[in-house]
Amino acid sequence: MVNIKVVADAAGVSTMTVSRYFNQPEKLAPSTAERVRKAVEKYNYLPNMAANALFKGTSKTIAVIIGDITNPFTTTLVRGVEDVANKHGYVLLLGNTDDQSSRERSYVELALAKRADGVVLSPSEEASENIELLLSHNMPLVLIDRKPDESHCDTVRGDSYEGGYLISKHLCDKGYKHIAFVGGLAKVSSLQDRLQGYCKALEEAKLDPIVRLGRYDRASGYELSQQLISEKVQLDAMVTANNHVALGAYRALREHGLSIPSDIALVTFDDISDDYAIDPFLTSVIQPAYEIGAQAMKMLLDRMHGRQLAYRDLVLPIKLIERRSS
Amino acid sequence: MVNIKVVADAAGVSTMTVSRYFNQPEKLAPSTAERVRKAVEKYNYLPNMAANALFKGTSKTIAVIIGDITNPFTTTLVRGVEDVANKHGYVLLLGNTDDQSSRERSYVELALAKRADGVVLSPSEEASENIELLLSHNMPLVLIDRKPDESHCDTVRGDSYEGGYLISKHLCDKGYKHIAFVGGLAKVSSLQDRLQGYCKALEEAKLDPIVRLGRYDRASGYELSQQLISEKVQLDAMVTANNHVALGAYRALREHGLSIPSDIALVTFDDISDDYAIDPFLTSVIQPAYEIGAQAMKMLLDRMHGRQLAYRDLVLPIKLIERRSS
DNA sequence: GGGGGCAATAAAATCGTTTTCGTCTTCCAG
DNA sequence: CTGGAAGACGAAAACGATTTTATTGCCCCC
Repeated sequence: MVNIKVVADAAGVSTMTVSRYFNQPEKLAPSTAERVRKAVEKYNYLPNMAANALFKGTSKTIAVIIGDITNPFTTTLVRGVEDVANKHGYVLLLGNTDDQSSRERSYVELALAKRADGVVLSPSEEASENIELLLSHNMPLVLIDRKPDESHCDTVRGDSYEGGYLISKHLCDKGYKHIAFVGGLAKVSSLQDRLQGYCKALEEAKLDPIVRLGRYDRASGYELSQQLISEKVQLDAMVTANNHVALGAYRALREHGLSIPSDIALVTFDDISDDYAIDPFLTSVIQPAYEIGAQAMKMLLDRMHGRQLAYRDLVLPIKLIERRSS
Repeated sequence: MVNIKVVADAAGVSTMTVSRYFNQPEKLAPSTAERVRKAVEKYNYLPNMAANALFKGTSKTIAVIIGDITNPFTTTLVRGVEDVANKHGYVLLLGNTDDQSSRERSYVELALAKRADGVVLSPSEEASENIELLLSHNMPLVLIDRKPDESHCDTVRGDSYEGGYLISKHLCDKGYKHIAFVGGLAKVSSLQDRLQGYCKALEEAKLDPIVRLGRYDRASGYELSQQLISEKVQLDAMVTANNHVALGAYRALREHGLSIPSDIALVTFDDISDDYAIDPFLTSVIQPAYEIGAQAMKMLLDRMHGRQLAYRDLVLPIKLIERRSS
């Protein structure tokens, strides 16, 4: 592989001068710069960033560790992170954890081993050890979407409490009386917040909460709905924890011949099918995914640049979109 | 930052022994290994992969350079790449190009500079220079989704010709007589193949092709449809180049009071709203996105491991899903 | 002609690891 | 008891850059 020495020889200069050409070009005489440029071009030379990272101690890399990039909410968020990171010369190392803390652990270790310059993490249920590990190595860190109780670090997330409240109040206002909350990981802060908002709204309407938690996937939505139906719980509306859960629930309701919204209303969080479906159907709380990502990256840059700030917890506003399912 | 020397001192051994602990643990005496283990644990030591990459010349990284991760088709594909890469100890460096060859160029250079072990690239319209650059550095490369004519490298993609043929034939069989093909980048191989399939089917049915190309986004779908309508072209069916174009077209048709499928049929490629929408509507050709990604990564591993193979062009079967829009 | 400033150089140190090669110990067969 | 092989470990070179230090020309100007 062609290295700096080869280029220097070809240009008839020392390696130093080639190094300067990339790092402080303004310090080179135009004629020398031109000679170097030609040599660089001849070999298509690109400085070895591994060597660079070793010496400079920075890899120009941000590790983004998330649950599942297959979820459109996540994708949009990652895009927000990337656009900001890019603008400042950083690239993204991407890791999907499927919300398993062991996979999360691997990626955290990798971020440390690769000397990433910072980490954007959507923490799994059991993330505290991994977070501690990052912090103990002084790795700049911003959490997104979820905020573990004990965490002493920056956070960016949507206003889950408000979301839970608004969407539940919407149902109450419409006159629904038996409203269940279905799905989601119990230990995750965003879920707890949504649930609290839900409870608050129901309390104000003097209704009894019905809660069935589980996971964030389709299967969970399906199973929990099945259970509710087979237990003959009286129901006229369901709030599901996210878009996947909603799809599972929808299937279960259909299989029991229930139609939406006439027999039962179905509303959810994070259904961004506006972007992908011809005819969006579900009433939903929408989080500003792109904005969350972009803000998280900005916050991370602040922390990376060492400004010794207090830890921030940025809560971005959400939006309720009423559609035909309620 | 704690380095191998610190750990070696703490364990009372040389740096070599610590290095062996990670790389050839079987060669260490159990008692020494245990002493090293304790020292490693004490500092939460992780070997610096930058140094490693420098010496070994491999970064355990695969660069994935794609158009837009916001498209669910892409996401699923990336997931396929990641799962295979992970299993072999590689991680993903992700780059979105928005189909701009300049952005593509930056990421290609980055992959080279970081000494990535391989590249998975979904080439932009003007990718040939970038591809040449990668190949001139002997960077293992697999193209996905699109295959530039001149390309001398491995490729994995869906069977676009067959897709174009099947979906158009479907319309012909249903008795539609005025079928337009709308949207997509003219220079991209997958579009050309789809178009050829479309032409073939229409030829067999003795119908005249109506073709309007553009870009792959929503705006393009909207504009092209507007034009068709305002030019009063006689139409009873539209084939759109991908899911985004379909959404734009749908909006245009709605605005002109046309209903689907009674006034006009609308079918598309890559509508995977099965995963995101409550009630999938569009008849569509589906590509095996996950499989394309996984196979591409496998092919890349083969090439990375130096087996001197002929270049392969893997074309995976597609599926026609009939829904209510035709 | 001497001093100051600029451009560039060579050589050496550094970053953190792996690897090559060699040394030292141990153990066993003869 | 000894010679030699095998096993465990260490010293130093190497990887490819950047940076520092000291030095050399060179030009300009007083």
